[in-house]
Amino acid sequence: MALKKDGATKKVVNNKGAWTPEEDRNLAQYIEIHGPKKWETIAVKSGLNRCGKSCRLRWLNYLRPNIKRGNISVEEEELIIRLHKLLGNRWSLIAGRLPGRTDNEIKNYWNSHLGRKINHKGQKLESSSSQETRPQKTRDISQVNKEGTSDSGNSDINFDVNDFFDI
DNA sequence: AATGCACACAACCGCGACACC
DNA sequence: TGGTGTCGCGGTTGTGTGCAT
Repeated sequence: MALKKDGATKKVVNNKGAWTPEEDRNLAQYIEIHGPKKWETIAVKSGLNRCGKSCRLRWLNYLRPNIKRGNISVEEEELIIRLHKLLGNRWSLIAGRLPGRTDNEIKNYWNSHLGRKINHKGQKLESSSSQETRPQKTRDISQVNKEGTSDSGNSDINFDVNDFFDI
């Protein structure tokens, strides 16, 4: 499981699995100085034995400033459901309407909470908050947050959504 | 107290789109 | 204009944790 054929990962990348705090630090530090561009370069120059893709994912979903993690509010949940009705599985677009949320988080949330809920309860907006069965386990690495905007660059259909939802 | 199951979340993979040369 | 490299997205898998038995 070492050779990848993907364009971005055709080099052998030896490091896989969960990120360590040290790797996070290195990545965040490098991006703070050079900015989040040229992920392949970042991967190499930051000294991480990871592919650019992995670095990008880690940054976007975890290290980026102003990321909100956990505790999805009822309002957010309802918005996700409505947006999903409108857009389907366009997670990045949905995330673009939820400042501080990432597409991966929303996708996970949908798959584990909302999809099930809707399937089981017949398309109803139950808005019973995120903790339907068990308390939310929040891992607290989210305090890297500072400030910024969620700029997923997915503004291409903004007007549609705004018009539709009057956001 | 031990074990198995279900859930939540992080991370990986493959593919298409886009940018640059 | 075509080729190559990079980026971004969505789907899927892996792993840790808590709960039920």
